[in-house]
Amino acid sequence: MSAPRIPEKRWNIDLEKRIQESLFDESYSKRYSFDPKSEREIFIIDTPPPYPSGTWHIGAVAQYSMIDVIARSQRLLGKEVCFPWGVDRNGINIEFTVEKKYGRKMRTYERGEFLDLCAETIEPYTQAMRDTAKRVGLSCDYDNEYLTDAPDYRAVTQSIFVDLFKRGDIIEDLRPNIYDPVEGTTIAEAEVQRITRKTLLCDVRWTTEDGEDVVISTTRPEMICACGVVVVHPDDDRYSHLIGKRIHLPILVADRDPTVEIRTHPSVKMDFGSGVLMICSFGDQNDVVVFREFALRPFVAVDLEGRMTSVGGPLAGMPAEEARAAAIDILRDSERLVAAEEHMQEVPVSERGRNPVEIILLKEWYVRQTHILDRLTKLSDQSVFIPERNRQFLHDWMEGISIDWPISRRRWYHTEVPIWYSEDGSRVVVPPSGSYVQPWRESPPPDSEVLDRDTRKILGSFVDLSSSLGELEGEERVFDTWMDSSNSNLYVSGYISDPELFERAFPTSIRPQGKDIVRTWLYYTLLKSALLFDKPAFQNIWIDGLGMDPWGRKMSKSLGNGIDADSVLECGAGGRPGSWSIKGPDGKQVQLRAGKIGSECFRLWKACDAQVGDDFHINPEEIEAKYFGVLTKIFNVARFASQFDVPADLEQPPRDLAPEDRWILAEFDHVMARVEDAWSRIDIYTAAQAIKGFGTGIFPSHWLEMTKSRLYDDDAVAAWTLHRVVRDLLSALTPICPFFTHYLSDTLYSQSSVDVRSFPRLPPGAVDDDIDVLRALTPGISEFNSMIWKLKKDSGLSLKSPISGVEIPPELSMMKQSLVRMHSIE
RNA sequence: GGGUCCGUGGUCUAGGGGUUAUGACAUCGCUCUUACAAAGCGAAGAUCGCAGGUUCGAUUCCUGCCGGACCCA
Repeated sequence: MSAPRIPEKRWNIDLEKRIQESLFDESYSKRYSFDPKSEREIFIIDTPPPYPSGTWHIGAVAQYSMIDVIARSQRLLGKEVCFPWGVDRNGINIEFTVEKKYGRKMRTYERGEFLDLCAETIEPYTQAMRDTAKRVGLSCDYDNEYLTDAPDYRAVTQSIFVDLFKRGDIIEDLRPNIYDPVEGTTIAEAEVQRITRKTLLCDVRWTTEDGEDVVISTTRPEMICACGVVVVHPDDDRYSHLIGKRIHLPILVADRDPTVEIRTHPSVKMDFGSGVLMICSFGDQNDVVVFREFALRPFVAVDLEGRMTSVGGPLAGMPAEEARAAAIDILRDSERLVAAEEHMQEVPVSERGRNPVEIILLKEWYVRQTHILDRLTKLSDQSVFIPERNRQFLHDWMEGISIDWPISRRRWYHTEVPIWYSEDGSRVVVPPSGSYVQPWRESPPPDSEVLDRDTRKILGSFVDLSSSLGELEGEERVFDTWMDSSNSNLYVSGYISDPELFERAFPTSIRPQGKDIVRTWLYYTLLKSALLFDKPAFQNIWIDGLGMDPWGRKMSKSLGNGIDADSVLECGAGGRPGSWSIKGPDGKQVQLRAGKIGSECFRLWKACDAQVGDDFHINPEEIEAKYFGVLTKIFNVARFASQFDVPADLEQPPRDLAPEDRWILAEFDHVMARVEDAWSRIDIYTAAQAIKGFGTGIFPSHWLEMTKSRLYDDDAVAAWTLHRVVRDLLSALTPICPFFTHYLSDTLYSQSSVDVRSFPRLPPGAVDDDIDVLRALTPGISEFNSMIWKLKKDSGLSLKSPISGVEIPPELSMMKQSLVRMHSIE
């Protein structure tokens, strides 16, 4: 026995940061880089590339730290883990940021100049994100960082586009599209959000050809000019006599028939308004469906700027809001407005711009998807969902898909649609696989191909045919950013860049993500893999819940209930406590305070506190209160152990293990079996609970107390048991608390637990024969000890004072000596 | 309107058809005992949201309702 080799009395944030920094030396890439040629089982994690905009959401950081737990636990199980670090930098967010920063709209810039501003502006955000990633301990392969706006990444997106275009899975077509008139771009179903707001519900008097008045309720009177049909429910007796009649539009229109037919449709709600509905091209998604069913010719009522077209007659040229007001005035003046009352309505808006969207007829590029949904369901059923119930999110989304995925956007800081059109428009030029092109400012590479635009037949090489194509027109549009993100698993698995690895590593081992992006990232990735390979994209799909405020609400700027990730990770550094002022459920500011948290406590909290898939409440006070003590406890167990010499051979168990040693080893082996099984099933919660329970409970409270006197007597057998358990327990915990366990294991055993590459289990000869018999002793031991402690307490004795008249229960007689010394029984 | 999840001591949470319902934090009491007082030990604290049903028996399964969160239409 000697002085503890660990000077600190407890874990602290400055120590944590010191350890963390020390690990970013030349040893880092040896530990955490990925060897695609490894003999070990390959385990590729398709990590969600975060989007750098302002600060990284603490819920996402928490979730990401659990992805790191997955990475580290799979390494611990002996797998060759690829844990890539990618940043998603394409998209409208950074365009908005630049517009705001310079106070100038995108389209007032020269395109190349604007792209440079975006690239420059996003860099500091990217750096902040890297810093947070390192601070929370992500063991990513930072040296091989990928950026989705880099040429090599965009080349993959473009190559896949060309591939799918040639196969006919990507097509261009003129279809009604959801359109954001403010940002001037098409968006996908998945990008539409709904907000509730007040609108006027107008009851308008229409008149049939027979002169009968019919009241129709609408929130969009300006769309009357685009009305293609008026419908009633087939079972609605009130209107059966009107079916087949024509009815006059109540507002003047131009360039079209001023009457429409009255027909029936089952989608009409009989009890809404008067039960008569006008169907416009394109008021909403249901309108589009009805138009398609009735094969009606759509009227283009709104143009690309969001203004009414000439069809609108007196409303022509007005933007939607203004046209609505004008329409109401006209209806009122002509005494056709029967009533107008405020009404709460759900309005579809664009997710990024929050602008009310219009449905507009546009020629866009589409990924075909409606034909393959059944197959996609079958393929996705081959993936394991963790937790299983979250499979439902995907199924629900797929059931609702009714239109193909429009992928072209009229934006700039995105991957370009890689295509050129011949002067007569009949042929197209596409670049060779693996290249990145910008058709809006470049000519096609010489080794491009020329295809027939409609049949997609390959006509020859660009070099041979270029003179026959006339003046080429480069595509100006770009891709939906999900076109890029949905290749992430292909990119990290070596698709295009490393076919040998790809052969071995696809389907990708695991996709970890939040449940909020099932309908986008997950769905689109599965779609791509189905179209390209007819295979499921993933072996495992791990879908976590979302980080909420302390009361279970979503964190948002408008609610003022956000908690910054860095403030939690830095809480306690330099002895500075953290404090947060956030808005509580009653609208009052609530002060939260914590002395110290840091990455290890934060990770431990996330691992222990929430089952995967459940939403989790983030309360810094609670994180510290519930989990810092766990670190302190385990720290001190290790510190205690550090007083005793480590046996030269921890592999070979001593022959003469004491009964209590064999007992605790049996308990420990059971715990480790559970932990190993949990890690292999990617069940973080169960592993965390098992380690925590053993390491803070029965091991220190009972075995350690029973064994102290032997240890003080330099009993080598007791020391073997102590060190074997502490060393392996630290290894088991290392995926959750890597720096904490690194420090302790490196100090005690000169071998860091972060480097262990096979899950430690007890060697043969320790407890193998009668593990159940030994474990059956546990309740008796803990009850006996508690009984003595209570007895001494009730008698006003200190724990070390002798006690007499106590009988050791017969089943514990073999541990009598240790129990007697532990409690000073006379 | 539909989907998913949740409602268990003051707070958070585990569990799951059956003897005294898990654990943590907070509370209270005692203790500075050669790892740990930013700790240990002990104590008190819950008719498991409400109402029905299935069952010999339900907190657990089913139905309905109420409340909360998220997602979708």
